[in-house]
Amino acid sequence: MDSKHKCSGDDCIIKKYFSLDQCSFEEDQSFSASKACVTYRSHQKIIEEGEQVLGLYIIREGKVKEYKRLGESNQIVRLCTSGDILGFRGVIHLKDSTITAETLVETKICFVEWRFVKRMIQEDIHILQKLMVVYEEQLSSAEEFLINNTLLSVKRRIAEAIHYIQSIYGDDEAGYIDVVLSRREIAEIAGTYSEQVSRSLKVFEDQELIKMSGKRIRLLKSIEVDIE
Amino acid sequence: MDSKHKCSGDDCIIKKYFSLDQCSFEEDQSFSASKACVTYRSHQKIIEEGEQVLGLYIIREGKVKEYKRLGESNQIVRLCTSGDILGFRGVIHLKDSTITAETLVETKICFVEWRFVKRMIQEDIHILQKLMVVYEEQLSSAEEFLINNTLLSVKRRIAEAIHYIQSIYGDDEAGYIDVVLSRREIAEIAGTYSEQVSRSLKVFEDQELIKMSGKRIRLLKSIEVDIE
DNA sequence: TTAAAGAGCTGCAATTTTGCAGACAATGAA
DNA sequence: TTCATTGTCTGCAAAATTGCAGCTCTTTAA
Repeated sequence: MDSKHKCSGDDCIIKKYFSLDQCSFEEDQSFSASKACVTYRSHQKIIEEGEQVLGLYIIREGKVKEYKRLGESNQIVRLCTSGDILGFRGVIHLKDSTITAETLVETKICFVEWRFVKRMIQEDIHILQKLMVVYEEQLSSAEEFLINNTLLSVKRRIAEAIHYIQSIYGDDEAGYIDVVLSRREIAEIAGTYSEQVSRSLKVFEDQELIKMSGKRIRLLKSIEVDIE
Repeated sequence: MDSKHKCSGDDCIIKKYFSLDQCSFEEDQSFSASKACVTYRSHQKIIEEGEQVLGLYIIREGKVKEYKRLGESNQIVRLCTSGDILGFRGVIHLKDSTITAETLVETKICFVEWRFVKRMIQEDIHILQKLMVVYEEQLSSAEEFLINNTLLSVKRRIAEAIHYIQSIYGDDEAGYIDVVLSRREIAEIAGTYSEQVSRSLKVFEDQELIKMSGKRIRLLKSIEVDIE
């Protein structure tokens, strides 16, 4: 944690996130005190699997991966960007986090304690509805991951992973996918090993489907691996 | 669809499900007309992937599998039993179903049209909260599936699948898991092929971890496959 | 009752995936 | 700059998984 500052007024991400015209909590001193915007350095953990989640984390700016651990391996379950809520698995039933959230780059996170989220939910049904939408998206995404990782070959999973990464982070000015992930991290999305990622990316490059520049990947055309 | 009947008064599953003391909709004729309890025969489809979901389906009694299709293969994403809501992926944003729901045995389903669910949600925040909990459970379960299917060996996945099936349907009086699934269906849970299920179940039986009687499986002790 | 169809079991060969090792490149700290 | 560390690429052998085939058993329908 590098720095911490108050966000209030129009700067309040909570206000923006839930599209609140007015925020009755703003005047509330204890609410204001529980709310903070924190800057995390690259590769820092925000939430840890098995630990209590203290409140709602919203990404103001940056990139984060959410993953689950199993023995030596990790499985990335979601890539997050500005505006995404982290580690959220229940306002109704609070429970320990089932995932670890870790920054991929320097990231600014806004935080609100649960007790205020609960109050907000009770006072404004739109907030609950907004959180409901978060679930809907995450559930679809989780099922998408599931079907990819169980029914596709390793090579196709890696192709899907590349498309997924691009769908979240888009391209930079030079046309490369706007994030730097290690081979291992790509493998953790596709549910395989870094060696396989090296091999497959090589094949995709030979087929002129992607272009690589260091760790950067540029998607030249949609990677369609032959349906085996 | 075999038979269709009205459920009202104390018989109303909606009332039970949402723990409503009184149900202001009961007197509403159009609501009453949109609500129905339908009996499906074994192996009938209730919801189809890609098609519009017309309302909320709650299992009054029976057993249902939810799965996704990909080419020739299916991946079961959830086994459902009495009290479970089917195919639910969004009241806020209605969209086409991402899964197929199919009965495993004769099943009684209660149905309510979306427009009434929406009204109920607006009038009673507890209903929305209850639906929120449904999401929380499904999301946890989906991530559990994901990590199993990507990080475990085929044999361990099959062991996990057996435990999962028992956790949903429990045992009958004779101590056998209270559902009959084909090898193919078990494979569709574990993300593999029916041959592997045959082979693995044989191994588990030789190790006296399970006992088989026809298609019935009795779990003798927790199947702990060596962590490879 | 019998025939046909479907489901399950098992062995085998082909294929895919894994896991390891060594070479090389990139990165960061002293 | 140099050394150490970490990450990447590639090849290879071992292991796991798949896909097929042939057989049996069960179920279904005529």
